[in-house]
Amino acid sequence: MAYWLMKSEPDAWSWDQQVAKGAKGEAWNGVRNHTAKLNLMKMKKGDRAFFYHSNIGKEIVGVLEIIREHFPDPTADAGSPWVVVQVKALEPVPKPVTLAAIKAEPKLKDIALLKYSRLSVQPVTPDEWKLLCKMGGM
DNA sequence: GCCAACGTTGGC
DNA sequence: GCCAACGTTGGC
Repeated sequence: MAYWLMKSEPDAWSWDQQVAKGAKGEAWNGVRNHTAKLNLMKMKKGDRAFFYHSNIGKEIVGVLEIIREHFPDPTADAGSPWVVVQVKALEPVPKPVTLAAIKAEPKLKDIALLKYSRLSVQPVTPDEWKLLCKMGGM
């Protein structure tokens, strides 16, 4: 199983909205960056991803499961290369992990979130995942 | 193919 | 609201 982190501004799409979608989940649409798209295409059914609130909050608030692998983004023009995956909310993070906490943790100095701060879909290593879960009270 | 201009993201 | 990082566009 692989691990990921997906960013959304809560004004545009929040964790609460994701939770409201229940087990059917929702397509993660709007990715318009090729590096992020490649990550979406690497995702397998059953993979897990952190839901990160960018801009407002700046913290990891929940865990998603990938329930359908990539397919064309219905919000993009026909024939465009953009894809989505279907994700469902798995569980909230009891103690949201803030960007400040991530920056303060030496073991996380190489995390993609800090290195490629503008990338909206990024990989998380198993070690990083384990540590972030611990920091989140899971 | 280079690079300046410009738009967007996201932290502060 | 500002600004750094970075991707994209378009002129040459």
